[in-house]
Amino acid sequence: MTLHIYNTLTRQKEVFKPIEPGKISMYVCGITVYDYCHIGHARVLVAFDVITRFLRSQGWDVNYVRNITDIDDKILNRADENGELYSDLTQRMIDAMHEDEQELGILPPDMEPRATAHMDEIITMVQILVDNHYAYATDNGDVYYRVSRFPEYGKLSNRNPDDLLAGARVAVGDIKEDPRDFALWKGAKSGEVSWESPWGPGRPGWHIECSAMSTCCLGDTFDIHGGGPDLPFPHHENEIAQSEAATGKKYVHYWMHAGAVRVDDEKMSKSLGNFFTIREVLKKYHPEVVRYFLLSSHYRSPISYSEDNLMEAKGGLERFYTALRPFAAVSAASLGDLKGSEYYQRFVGSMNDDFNSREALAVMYDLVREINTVAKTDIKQAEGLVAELKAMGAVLDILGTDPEAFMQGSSLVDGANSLEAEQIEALIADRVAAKKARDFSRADAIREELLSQGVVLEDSREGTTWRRE
RNA sequence: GGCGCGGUAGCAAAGUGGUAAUGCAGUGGACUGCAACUCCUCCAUCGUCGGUUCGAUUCCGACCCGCGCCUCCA
Repeated sequence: MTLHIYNTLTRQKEVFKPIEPGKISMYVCGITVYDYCHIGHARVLVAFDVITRFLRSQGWDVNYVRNITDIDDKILNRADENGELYSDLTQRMIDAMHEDEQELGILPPDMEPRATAHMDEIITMVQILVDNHYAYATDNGDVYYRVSRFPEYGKLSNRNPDDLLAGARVAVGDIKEDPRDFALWKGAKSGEVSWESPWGPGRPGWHIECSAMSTCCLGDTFDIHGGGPDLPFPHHENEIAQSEAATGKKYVHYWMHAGAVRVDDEKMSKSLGNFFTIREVLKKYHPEVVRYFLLSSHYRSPISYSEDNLMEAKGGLERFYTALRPFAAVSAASLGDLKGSEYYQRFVGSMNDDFNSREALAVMYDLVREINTVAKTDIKQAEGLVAELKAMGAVLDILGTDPEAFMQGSSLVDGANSLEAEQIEALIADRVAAKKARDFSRADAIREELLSQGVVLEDSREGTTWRRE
């Protein structure tokens, strides 16, 4: 089956053609580590995690690089506010980010380069640009990219360079030749952290670190470059300008951008201050609910973070886990054994179509219905289908929780005022006794009491099970 | 103003030139001591107006509405 990817550069879905057969080199813009990661970050992280997992499941040899930007004005400002060393701040935030990723089931990238560990490559690239007149140094030790020298500027974000000129902000006393020019290197003011360079002590501008790190990890040209919704302009546009001017080669074949996370119809962003950190959200919702929520829309569509939508995600997962509950012992099928399965074919087809995870989930729900139907008459066959469902879940890294644990514990926090499992079990035992004595009013009273505590009982031939609403 | 994305059932969300997946909620039924779960059933003329076509939600145009980028933000 053919892989199709929507390419921001061409604004259309394209057949994916790797540079090297069977291999995919992918660079995703990671986090600038000056604060905790929010749900918007989580979306990008989860999207590319699922993309990587799926591609690998189909036999692609993926080399996944995601950088950490650990030097930047915002980092310095925040460290200053906190009265701590910038490197202490970034290390703290990197540790926190790794914790968040682990909670959400995000695999580490193959390489996680840090800007401060690649100063030599950054300076070398700036030097090349200066040597080729694509950049110029100013008296204060800054170095700027000369946008007018790069005629293709604007090709990713579909902007006309002249319009950009008209719209560009011109700061008073600007030392740039052209308002569109952007900083490659910023000369240090006294007391600021700095690195030695041919232009004096300073630090890199925002965009150059990604050009330098992607090139040194993946080469001058690589397959996929990804990132968040606000990166095409100016960040990725500038990366193209820097890299293609420095190497003379095409920088990236496929550009991929995730959609925005919204709150109350507005983009969640640092500048609006309407963001929710991952750790904050995980106090309210099971990690798998968050992951499922992010997968229940196409990665490029905008999604709304809201209580309703998260609860809906929980409800959707419960349908899966309800079906899986009697089959906890069944393990996932190996994908190689599923080649002939119609469900698996559809699942792969959906994911190959620009990673349509929502459609892939719809296939899994169809499978759930068949499992529930078949389970009534043919356990053996049902087990086969369950193994298949778990295999698909594993590709997306969902459905890996013990079903019983998920059903009984997926409602976090309300834990404070709710019953302990032992109390619930005790009440169930009372109710079983009441039922045996055919004292149904007592049995119903117990059920009602538990329900009022958010606990739902389910009787079956095998006995009574419970779950939290 | 420039560039781009989107408007599909109560909500969420896929998709297709031949009258529309899936999940939650809702309807009716089977099952159940009663429920829950499960299964079956029902529930949308796909923003508006034109055009192309034998036929459009799907293609084209106009319009209305929402959103994003254009400045730091994933």
